[in-house]
Amino acid sequence: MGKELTIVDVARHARVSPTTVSNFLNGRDAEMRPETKARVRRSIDELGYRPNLVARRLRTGRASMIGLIVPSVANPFWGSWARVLEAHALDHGYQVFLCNSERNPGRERRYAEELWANGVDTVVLSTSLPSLEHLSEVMVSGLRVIAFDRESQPDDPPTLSSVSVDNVLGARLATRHLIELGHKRIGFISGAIATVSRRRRLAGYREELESAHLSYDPELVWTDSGYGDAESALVGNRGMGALLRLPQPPTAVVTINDMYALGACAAIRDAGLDVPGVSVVGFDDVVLAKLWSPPLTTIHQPLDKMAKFILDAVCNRAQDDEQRDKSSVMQPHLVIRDSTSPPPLARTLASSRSQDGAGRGTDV
Amino acid sequence: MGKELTIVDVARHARVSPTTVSNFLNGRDAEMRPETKARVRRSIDELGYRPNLVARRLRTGRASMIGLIVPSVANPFWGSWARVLEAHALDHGYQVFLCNSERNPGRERRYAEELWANGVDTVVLSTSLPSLEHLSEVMVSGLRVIAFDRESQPDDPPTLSSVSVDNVLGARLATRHLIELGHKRIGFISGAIATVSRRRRLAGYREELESAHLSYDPELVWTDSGYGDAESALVGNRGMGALLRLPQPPTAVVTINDMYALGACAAIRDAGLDVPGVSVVGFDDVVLAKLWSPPLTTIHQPLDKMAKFILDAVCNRAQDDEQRDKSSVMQPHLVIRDSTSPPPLARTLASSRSQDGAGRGTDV
DNA sequence: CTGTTAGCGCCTTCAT
DNA sequence: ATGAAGGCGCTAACAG
Repeated sequence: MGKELTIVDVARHARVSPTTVSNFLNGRDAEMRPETKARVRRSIDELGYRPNLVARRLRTGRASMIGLIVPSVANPFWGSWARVLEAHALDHGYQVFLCNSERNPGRERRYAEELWANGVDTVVLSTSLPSLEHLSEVMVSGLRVIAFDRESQPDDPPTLSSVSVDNVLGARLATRHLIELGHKRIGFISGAIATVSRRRRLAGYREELESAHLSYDPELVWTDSGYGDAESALVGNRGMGALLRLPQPPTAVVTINDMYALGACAAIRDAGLDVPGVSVVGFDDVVLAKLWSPPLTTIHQPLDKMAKFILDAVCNRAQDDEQRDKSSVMQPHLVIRDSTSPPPLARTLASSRSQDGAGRGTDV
Repeated sequence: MGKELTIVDVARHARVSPTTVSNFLNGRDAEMRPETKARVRRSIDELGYRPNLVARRLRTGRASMIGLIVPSVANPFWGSWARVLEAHALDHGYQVFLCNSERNPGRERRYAEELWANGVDTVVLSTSLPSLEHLSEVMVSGLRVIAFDRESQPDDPPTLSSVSVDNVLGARLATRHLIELGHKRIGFISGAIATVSRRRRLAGYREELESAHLSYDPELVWTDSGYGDAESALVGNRGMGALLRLPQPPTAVVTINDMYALGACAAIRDAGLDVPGVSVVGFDDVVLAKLWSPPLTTIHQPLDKMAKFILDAVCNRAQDDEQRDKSSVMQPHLVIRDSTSPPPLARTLASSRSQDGAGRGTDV
């Protein structure tokens, strides 16, 4: 590992001064004699020189890296999000530093500080926690945080930006779809309602129910105690199992994300029923959703657009730091696939008209 | 963002010299007067000082970070692997820098160089590509690479270490299980056989078949042209579809990884059959495997043990650089779940005795 | 036991 | 159009 090459070696080789090499490296080559320029270039790749980014960073202050904190890349949704953001970042000359926090404030804080200490000056925080207290210290130091999947809150620090889908709308779309199909008893499955986005999804579900004059029945809302990021499918599975064991089980269910939905599907089959005999709608539209059988109806998040927004923000930083649209809420949309269908007629009748034992009725 | 604090500020505040602070920070506090030590400590957290890691890195050479290159975290297996390695790394005071290469040598190279330029001196390469040519330059510079999921090859550079499961064995276990259940026509599904591990898995499948005196039928081996890392399930789906359309379709199938297996399951259902009516065995044992319905029989990889091996290697670097066991191949094991069962009797008879149109036979 | 000193590799005024 | 000099924040000899 014989001694890294430095800018001085290149300079010597090219018979110029270090400054010239530096100028060349940093695009300050407008008024440079073409011949010199060529010589420098040649020396650089003849020697196989690569600038030491650490030194550069120390000198110039901060790095061209952005941090990304997610709950857990073991969950395909976060994995995809990481991929998308990385792709955009690379296009803009940024690297992304990926961290898994399990939504643990302590770890988030540790990561944020580590990132900051490493010269990373902006981090995309994707854990949706309502409070950002634990990061306030690093934020006043200068770390810029952009929240993902966390609609901005009344008392957020002014330096915080955010990108998110309209979660209320998403949940409403999901619920409405089920209502329009004729479902009356619609369940809701989630892990701990302890993030901004989950709260809002639950709110959307409830609002839509009420605006359709269906009563909101807490019994139909199954909620776990943990976040269940790594094993969401398992949690969804348990939740659906519980809902199915109710005296009057739901005929359809909205879940907080696709992995929960997949777990729910499995529970339905395990109970001897089938999907869409019991309808399921997910949230996120992960790749697996369309490959599932039956393919999962879900709410799509425009990850690509969101990543683009973030990179715009990262790049146009210095110029108009003042009130540019720092936050953005995007439109999710419903993707209808085969995991949803009208409720079985018999059951619909049975639950709408109280007494109707033999009501197998006409098959429309 | 008022000017970062430096070691000098702390020194002034504690009325000691910068060196003392540095000594304290780096554990050279054995022979330090307790009183001084306490004063330094107090100043540090009173001021909220955090050392600038970039400067430290420039000074000391390299960083306490390890790079991890995987095909794509959008694939749950790689996501889990990243999580596991990160957890171990954190325990040892290392951060993990995660990169997605799509198994593209160009990107791998770019990442490796970037990592190296950033002071990262060891990278865990998880892309299994047979050739490491594209990294040879950075490797002679001093970058240490540890291959994951890539059993060491005859002409590997001597500085390369590796950890992997015994892929031949894994595939043999999978195939043998199916053979023992009574299957005679066993398919094999994979993306491009262009990685070391895939080659070996295919070899294992073939060996086991032959050692059971079942002929190896190329028609039953379905192989895609791409790697299909991000959408493996889709590829597996196509593959199984094709196999099922054969004049004499297989009654069971071994797949290169769990996502392919899940896709295959979907294809089986779409064809109006069911699992384990047609048996499927995967590879990797991702979380989803046990949540699937039916739960997937698969080959488990001991990720935890592998991560531990890597961190041992990373930590015990300097001391015995000479011939320590630099490479390790671990034992995978078969996890039997419900996606495999004996072949339907009728079909078995039909395919073993040539003529037997009406052989619906006794139902055991 | 603690302080002084000299860089790590690069960028950036300021001269030339 | 190019060069010389100083310093980013930290560590590690080496003195005292």
